[in-house]
Amino acid sequence: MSRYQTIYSLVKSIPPGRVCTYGAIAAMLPGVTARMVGYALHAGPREEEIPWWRVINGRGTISLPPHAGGEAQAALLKNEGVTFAANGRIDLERYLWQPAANH
DNA sequence: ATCATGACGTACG
DNA sequence: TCGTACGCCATGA
Repeated sequence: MSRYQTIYSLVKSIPPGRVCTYGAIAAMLPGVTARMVGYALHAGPREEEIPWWRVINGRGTISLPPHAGGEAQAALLKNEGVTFAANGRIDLERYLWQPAANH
């Protein structure tokens, strides 16, 4: 059982057509930094159905290097209806989904 | 144990 | 708005 299970659960709760940022997820989990979220997804089990492509950075851009899957991520997001601005950024005002603290 | 690295964020110029 | 510097901390050599 990975210590990142809570991170995975949170990422799984992101609805289709929406995105979330590393920072927002980390903010939900005290003691977890944005880098940890990125690392958790990087090392995350691919067997699990984790919508990793819905996680982007605070600037609204893809953090993955294009050659390492960034292209695929952009394609997956577009496939879900997320549109990119001319400068390659996602309109966070419109697509950012904020996770509920708990409840 | 130490060093470098990284799917980030904030501060500064 | 963009690039650089630094803090953050798990991971691997």
